[in-house]
Amino acid sequence: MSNAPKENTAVPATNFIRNIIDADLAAGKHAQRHWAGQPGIAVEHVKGPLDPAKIRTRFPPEPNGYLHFGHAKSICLNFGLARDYGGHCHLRFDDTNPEKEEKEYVESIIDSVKWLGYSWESDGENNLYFASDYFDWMVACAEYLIASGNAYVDSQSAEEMRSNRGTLTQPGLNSPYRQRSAEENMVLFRRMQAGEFADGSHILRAKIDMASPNINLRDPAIYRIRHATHHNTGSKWCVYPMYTFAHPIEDALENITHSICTLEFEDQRPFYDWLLENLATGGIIQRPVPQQIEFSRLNLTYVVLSKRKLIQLVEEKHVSGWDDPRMPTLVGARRRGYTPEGFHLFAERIGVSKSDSLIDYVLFEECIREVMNESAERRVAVLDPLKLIIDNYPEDQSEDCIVHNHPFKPEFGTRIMPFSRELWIEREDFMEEPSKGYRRLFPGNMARLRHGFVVKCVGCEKDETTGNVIAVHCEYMPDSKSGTPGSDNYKVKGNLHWVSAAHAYTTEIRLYDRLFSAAAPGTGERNFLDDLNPDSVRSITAQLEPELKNAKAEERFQFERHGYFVADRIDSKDGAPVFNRTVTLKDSWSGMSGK
RNA sequence: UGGGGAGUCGCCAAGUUGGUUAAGGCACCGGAUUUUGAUUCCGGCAUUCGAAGGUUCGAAUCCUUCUUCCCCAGCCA
Repeated sequence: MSNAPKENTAVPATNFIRNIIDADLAAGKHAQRHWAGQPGIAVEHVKGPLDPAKIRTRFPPEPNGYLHFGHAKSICLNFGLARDYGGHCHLRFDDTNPEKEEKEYVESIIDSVKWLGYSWESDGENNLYFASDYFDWMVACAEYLIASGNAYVDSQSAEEMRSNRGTLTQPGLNSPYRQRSAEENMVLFRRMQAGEFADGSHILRAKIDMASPNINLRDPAIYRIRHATHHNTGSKWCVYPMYTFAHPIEDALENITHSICTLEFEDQRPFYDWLLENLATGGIIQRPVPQQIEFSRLNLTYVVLSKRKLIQLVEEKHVSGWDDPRMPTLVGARRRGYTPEGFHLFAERIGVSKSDSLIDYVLFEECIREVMNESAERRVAVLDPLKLIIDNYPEDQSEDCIVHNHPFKPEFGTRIMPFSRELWIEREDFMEEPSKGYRRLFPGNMARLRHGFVVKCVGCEKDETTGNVIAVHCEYMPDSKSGTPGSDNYKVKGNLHWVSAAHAYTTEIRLYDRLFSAAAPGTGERNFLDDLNPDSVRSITAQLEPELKNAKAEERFQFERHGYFVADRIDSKDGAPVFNRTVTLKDSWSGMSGK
C-alpha cells in the first residue's frame, strides 16, 4: 500500500502565548512558587514543596450552559500548553453566580472535557475545582481590602451607581458612601454576610478611581448580596463575589501561572493586577502573581456560538436539543460523529492570536476528514438505491467478495460482502444519456462493481407512466472478480459501490448539512434565524452492506464515495444501528450530487 | 470627541533586539498515480506586509500622520 500519507514534518506551531511562556521559563519566573498540593493562600502553600508543575493553566467555565466549539479551542489551548510544558491544567468551575448555575451543566462539562481527551488528574493531583469552594478565602480577601482602606460598602441603589459611573467620555462621581471608615465598612460587610440586608441594598466596592478612563477601574463592584440557593454551597452564603474579584483570587489560590482568557477581558487586566498586587503585598497570596493573557475567541463561518442564540435555537425547537448533531455544542459534535482528534488538529491549525478572525468551516471539516481517513474503516452504503440486475448471473446464486477494511491499512483486516444477481446501486451511478466525462453506467459502457466484477450495461427498465428508471440491466464478466488473477485485464474508468439486495441491511440515515446557509448568520439587521438552512437535515432509508448491522453506537465509518458516518449514540439499538452523516468526502466531480 | 486591542495571499498564521528571493496550513489551479471522480504524490499560488510620508546602505519589523475593524458605561461571566 504505497499511498500512505507521509509523516507530518511541519514545524511545530508557535504563538505569542508560547513565546511568553518560553521567556518566563527561561527567566525562571515561576520556579520559586510553593505548592501545598491543593489550592490555598500563601501560608498554606509555603508549607509545601516547590511546585512540581512548570506552569499551571486552567479552563474555567461557568456551569450555566453546554460547551461549544469556542470552548474546545480554549480547552485544547490550556490543556495542550500544560501538556507541552510539563505543567498542569485545572478544570475549574467559575460558579460565583448562584442564580445561573446548575449541576446538570457541571456533569455535561466534565463529560465534554473528558471526551476531548483531557484529564485534570495526573502526578497524584486531582485538579478539579469549584470557585465556590473558595468563598471563605474570598471573604477574607475582601475584608483585607476593607481593612487596608481599599474597599468600601456602598449603599447606593444599582440605578444610582450606574448614573454616577459616568460615561465613556465623562468621569464618574464619587459615591456619598465612599468615605466610610474601615471599621464601619467592616461592620456593614459582616452584616451583609449575616443576611441582615436585602438583595441590592448594599454592595462592596473596590476603592480605586471614579475618574479612571478605564471604566472597570471606577470602583468596581466586588461582592453583592444574593439570597439564593447555590448548586454547590446551598444556602450557606448570601453574599457572592463578582467575576472581576473572584477570578484573580481563584487563579492565585490555584498557583495558576498563565491565566488565559478571551479578548473582551483585556480591560479587566488592570484590575486583575491591582487586586493581586494588593493581596500579595498583604502576604495573602504568593509572588509572582498569575499573569492574565488574552487571545481572540473562535468565530466560524455558518455557525453561531453565542449562548443567547444557542439557547434560542433549542427553546424555539429549531433543533432537537443541545445535542442535536447540527448544534455547535460538544455534545452535538459528538453525536454528529466529529472526533476529539479532529478538534485537536483544528485547534493546532487555527493557531492562537489577538486578531479577530472568522475561520472557514471547511477548515474544520478538513481536519475531521484527515483524522477519519486514517482511522475509519470503510463500508458500503447505497443512499439512493436503484436496482441493478445482472442478466447473466444465476438467480439463486450468491458468492462472497473479500473486501479490505482500509485501503492503506492492511492491519485493519478484511470482511465479506455477498454478491448476487440483484444489487442496489446509487441512482446517480446510471445515466441513460451520459453527460460529458461521465464514466459510470450507461448503455454500452463498462464499469467495475468495486470489490466485485466488471459489468457492461445493456439497458434499463422504466416506469411506464412516470418514465423513471426503475432498474438497470448489466452483464458481468465472470473472469473479472477483484482479487483474482487477470481481474485487472479490464481497464475501466468507472467504479461503483453496490449492495446485494437480498442481503442488505435497510436502515435510517440522517444526512446533515450546515445549520445556517449564510456564512455570517444574522449579519447587520438580519435575524440569524432567517439564515437557517431549511435543508440542514434529511432523513433517508438506505441499503447498507450486511456487516453494518453489527455496528455499535458511536462507531465511525467511511461509507465509500459518500463520506464519514457514525452510528448514532442515542437512537441506535444493538443489531439495529441508525447512522448520521458526519461530513462528506471531497468531490471534484461536479456531477456528483447528494451534498 | 475617553480607554483598551487588532489590521501580513480568498481564510487562518509565523515573523517581533531592522539584514539575503515574506514560513506553514486550509482553499484554489494545473499534472501523475488510483478497483473510493476519495486518498497519496509533484508543481503553481503575496516584488509585498491597512494607507501615506520619513529614518537607514537596508524596514512587515523604527518614527510620524491617517484609516478600518473589535471590546468596555451588569449588583453577568
